[in-house]
Amino acid sequence: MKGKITLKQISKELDVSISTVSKALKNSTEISLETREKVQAFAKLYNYRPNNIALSLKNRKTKNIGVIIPEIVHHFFASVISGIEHEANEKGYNVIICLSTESFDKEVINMEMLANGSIDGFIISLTKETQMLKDYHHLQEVINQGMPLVMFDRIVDEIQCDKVVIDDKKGAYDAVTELIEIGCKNIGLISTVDYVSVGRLRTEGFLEALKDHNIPVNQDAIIKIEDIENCRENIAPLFDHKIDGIFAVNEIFALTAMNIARERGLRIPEDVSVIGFTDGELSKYASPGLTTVSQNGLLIGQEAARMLIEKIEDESEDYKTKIVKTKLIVRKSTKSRS
Amino acid sequence: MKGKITLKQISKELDVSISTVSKALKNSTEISLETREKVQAFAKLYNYRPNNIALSLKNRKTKNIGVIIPEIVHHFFASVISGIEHEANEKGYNVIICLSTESFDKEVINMEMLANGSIDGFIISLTKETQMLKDYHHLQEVINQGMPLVMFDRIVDEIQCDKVVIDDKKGAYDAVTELIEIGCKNIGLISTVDYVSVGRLRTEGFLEALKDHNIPVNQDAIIKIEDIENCRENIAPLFDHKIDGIFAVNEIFALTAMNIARERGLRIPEDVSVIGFTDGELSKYASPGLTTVSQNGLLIGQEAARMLIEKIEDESEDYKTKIVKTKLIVRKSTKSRS
DNA sequence: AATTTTTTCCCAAACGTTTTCGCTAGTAGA
DNA sequence: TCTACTAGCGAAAACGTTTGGGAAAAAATT
Repeated sequence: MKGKITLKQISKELDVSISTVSKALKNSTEISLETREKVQAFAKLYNYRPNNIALSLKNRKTKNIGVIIPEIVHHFFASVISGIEHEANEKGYNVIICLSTESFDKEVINMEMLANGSIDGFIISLTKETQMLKDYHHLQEVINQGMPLVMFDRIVDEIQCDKVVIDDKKGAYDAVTELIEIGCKNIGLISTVDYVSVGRLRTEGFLEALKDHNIPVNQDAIIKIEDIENCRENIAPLFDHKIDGIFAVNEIFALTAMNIARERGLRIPEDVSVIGFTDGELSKYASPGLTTVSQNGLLIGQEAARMLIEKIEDESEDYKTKIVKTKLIVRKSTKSRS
Repeated sequence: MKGKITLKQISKELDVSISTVSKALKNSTEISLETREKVQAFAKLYNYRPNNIALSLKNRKTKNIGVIIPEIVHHFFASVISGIEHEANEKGYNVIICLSTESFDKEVINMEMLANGSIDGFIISLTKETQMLKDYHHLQEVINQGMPLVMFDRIVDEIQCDKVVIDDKKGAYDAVTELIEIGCKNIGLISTVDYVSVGRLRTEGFLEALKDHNIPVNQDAIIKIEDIENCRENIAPLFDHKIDGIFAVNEIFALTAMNIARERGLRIPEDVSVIGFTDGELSKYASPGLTTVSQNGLLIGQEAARMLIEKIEDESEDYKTKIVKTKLIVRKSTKSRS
């Protein structure tokens, strides 16, 4: 019993035409009840299922959606995928994942690969390299082909399409405001380099919060990190300044800062309050628990999938940008309000 | 410029037959140089790419591999995916991900969905429910259909197929031995319920290590947890016993135990040494860093993909089980050897 | 009995490829 | 002038499905 059975094989066995079999399986009244029952019984016996590929070719719909992300070993992206998969599955779609591993070339190659008929639409978060190069021809190309595209998290304004983001600036603003309100006077920032959109926006939020509270900016207390691998060396100098609060744009930066602080004999939160971004496992299980700006990856994924599937099935032409709310999760790494 | 161009359209534009276009694009000498150049230029201009679906139908090869895992928001599974994707991409395959979310039914549905022509082979890690129910008909079915299948991590012996696992028992044995050798006398175990294969095996390793070192087993210091969500309540009673060492079968159990210990005024590692399993982000960034048995998810994924693709392309008939080595990563949650 | 209607089924096209085979001219050899 | 060969191209089948348009046979109507 090797390989799946096809309509043709059934038709040969039962000595009817292929179309008769097809219609019989759809229970079409065009076919006599007798024939229908015979065919259906036979199909059931041999566990017939229509071939998806043939259906895709015929219908020009694959019921697949392509997702391209820089990295998957990353709580945020994993949770987005989870949200996408959940929503897609409910609507009868499968999810094809490609990792760009932060490489522009891989992003382009993967897109071209998938664009040749394998999927009905894209969900993508750009690589840092793409954001740096500002080369979006591959995105424009699939859009021109009439393939729906939804961007999330790392987006670019130059491309017209549906987008799902969080309000990075406001999330940062709220976090820094919290630090100010619990009494921090010298707040350090640990961010990424500016061409990464989320890093830039969070930095803006940081600066705006300081400005609105009339706190002067200390440029020496602003650190912009390119490579997460050796962030430790970049962060350490921050503690040469007298800081009592830190806002970091991700969990790793925040936890690394906390560890360095502890090594230097500083207590958290008594001496230094720390707030991170992205409410992942690390924040939850850190000790003390990390106060953090939560970005709901699951919801972002669901929303992106929902928007994409709507575009796929309705072909409407208006592009929306959905902003998913952030929320400050207060744990023990910040002093409590008095 | 909507939609992709097809051979048919090119042939119509240039007033040659479809077959001529196809051959010209393949640079076949059967076609005159002049025609070839004309066709190739036209194809390039319109950015022609063969339709993957049509190719799949023709070649009866999709160049897709299906991956079914219980969960993706989980460092281990995410890193396995990463390994699979890497290897697959290199060999020209795409990866379709389905999440079973620990539900037997979803596992079955997803498998049937993908088995109908969408993919060339499966990589799967079973849900706990499947392991509990011991219902493997869906696995056997795809194998009978002649579709290659590779299982990893949560496997079952009853099914004949390629497998990739770590030596859970030995990993646990080594960890517990380490605890014993650094002087622990009362070692607690935090495991999962027994029907989860990895939990059972790690429990076995724990017991064997104790036995080999002539340490009596204290049943009260063995905790088996069903639901990770409220593991805190289950773990707390462990500290009513005088324990000086803990072996936990995953990171979350270990970190939760560490947090509870600290709340009870116990110092780590002076009073209690803790070892976890799965070297993820949590272990690395915990404080103190968690000593842990590392299972290299990336390698497991790569190995699984490699085995699967070999089966897909070579159709050999012998089933292998690949054991990926674990390694004890010593950090600060265990006393140092004196 | 002749005509119409209904039932029941089959044919063929289409989706986009690849590939085998066959056809038509033209050229070379005899 | 005939045969043989080659260059260059096209037709058609195949992958597995759906579906509109018929066609033949059966049943109903006149």
